[in-house]
Amino acid sequence: MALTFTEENYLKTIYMLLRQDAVVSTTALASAIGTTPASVTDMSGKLRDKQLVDYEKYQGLTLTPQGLKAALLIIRRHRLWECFLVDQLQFSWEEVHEIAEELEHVRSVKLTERLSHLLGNPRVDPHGDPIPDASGRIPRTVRENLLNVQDFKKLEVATVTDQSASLLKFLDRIGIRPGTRLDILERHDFDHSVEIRIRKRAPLTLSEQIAKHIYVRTITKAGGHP
Amino acid sequence: MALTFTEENYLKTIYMLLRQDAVVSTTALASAIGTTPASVTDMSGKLRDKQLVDYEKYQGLTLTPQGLKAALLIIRRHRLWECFLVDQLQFSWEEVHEIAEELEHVRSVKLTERLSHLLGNPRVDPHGDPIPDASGRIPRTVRENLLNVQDFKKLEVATVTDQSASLLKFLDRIGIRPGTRLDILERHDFDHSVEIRIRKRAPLTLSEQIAKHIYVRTITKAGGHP
DNA sequence: ATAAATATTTAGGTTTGTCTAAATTATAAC
DNA sequence: GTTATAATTTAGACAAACCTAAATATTTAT
Ligand SMILES: [Mn+2]
Ligand SMILES: [Mn+2]
Ligand SMILES: [Mn+2]
Ligand SMILES: [Mn+2]
Repeated sequence: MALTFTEENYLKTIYMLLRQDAVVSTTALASAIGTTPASVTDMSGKLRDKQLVDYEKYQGLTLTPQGLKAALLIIRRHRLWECFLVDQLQFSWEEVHEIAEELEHVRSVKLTERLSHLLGNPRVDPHGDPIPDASGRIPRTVRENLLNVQDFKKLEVATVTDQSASLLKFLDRIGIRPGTRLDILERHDFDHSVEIRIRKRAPLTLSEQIAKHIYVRTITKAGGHP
Repeated sequence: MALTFTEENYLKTIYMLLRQDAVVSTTALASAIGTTPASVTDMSGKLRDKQLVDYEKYQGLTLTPQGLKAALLIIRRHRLWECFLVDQLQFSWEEVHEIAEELEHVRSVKLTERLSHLLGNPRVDPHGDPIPDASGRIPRTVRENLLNVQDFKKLEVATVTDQSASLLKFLDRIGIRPGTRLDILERHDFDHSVEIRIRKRAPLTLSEQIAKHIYVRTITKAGGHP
């Protein structure tokens, strides 16, 4: 049964929210999609009928195996198109999310796989997010939030999880993008800000609101993207 | 006022049909879109309210200047994506129409113009159809139907106007695509078939049903695409 | 444990684009 | 010129996706 545009957006969003919590609430989903809780309740029933989500009244949503696979294939297309826009069309990383939101809905396996091949079968998108493979498998990545990571030295930016153009543009200007190496100098308890140093440059202070969107890994071998 | 997916398809189809006739009838449009005359009547009113078409009850449709420009920009995107699929992703010409039908609806001027640049600002798509420029201008091309063309010698295939995969595949196999040079050997009155020769190869007979989709130009200078 | 606050669902309605069936207008045939 | 045929429009209905307002359930606070 073919999915509609809207159903695809619901599945993708549910997947995103499930990375934070075990189940997704009606309200959280409504606010993420930009609709009302009442509409979400409506759609939840439809997605359950199509066996894409598990949903019981007042119990929130999770993805079924089918729903999960569908979500991962949408995300695969989204992230491949983001790579295409940056690598082939010289877009900057803050511009690509919006356009990829539309391109991701073009469902052609042949197109997706040839696009992947053209790009050299990339493993991560321009924001450092992993790209699921053609059957929807995604590597479980070890990355920790800049606010919580235990190690302070030899860190590398893995992912930036916010897609707003303004934040991405700001981070770009101060030199933070996937692959950037940095050390934590200090954490301040009073406002949870983080002081960091990128290579030999002057120290920078990142507010909690910014730092919470930055995920890092500790550099083990040669570094670079997974 | 942003156009919906459906409105874009209507405008594009109206443009296509207007190449044949001065006005488009409700029935012709319905059959081209794959819907009912009743639905077309409905949509015609909406498009008129948006000043995209001229439409009076029982009088058929034409495009307004605004509608024409919108149609040409959709066609620009369609044909550029077809080029991309063939040139960059090694699709064959009979596969690309269907996928381009979806990609054409992604409306981003920046995307369209960068895509065009990536492809070397092509003037024609893989089927030989001209690509409108960024402001919707399209060169008026001199091409005549294989069934009517006066000259018999030194012809070159300009365009193949059918998009069905089966016909395109067949033409590909017998060596007919935009740029192919051929001569007409004879026209048969009894069934309107056309006997042609491609370069030094054995003569071929094309039925009226096939020939009517083939447009040619007479080779003046060095040939090649316009 | 009860009350207050919050989350969720239900009910009823709107818009977009579609359909079928019936009514009307236009065109073709005699 | 009337009649038959074909094209087109109107009327009424439906599914998808959304909304607001009201009702109900759950959670939190006292
Ligand atoms: Mn994105
Ligand atoms: Mn991304
Ligand atoms: Mn096409
Ligand atoms: Mn084409």
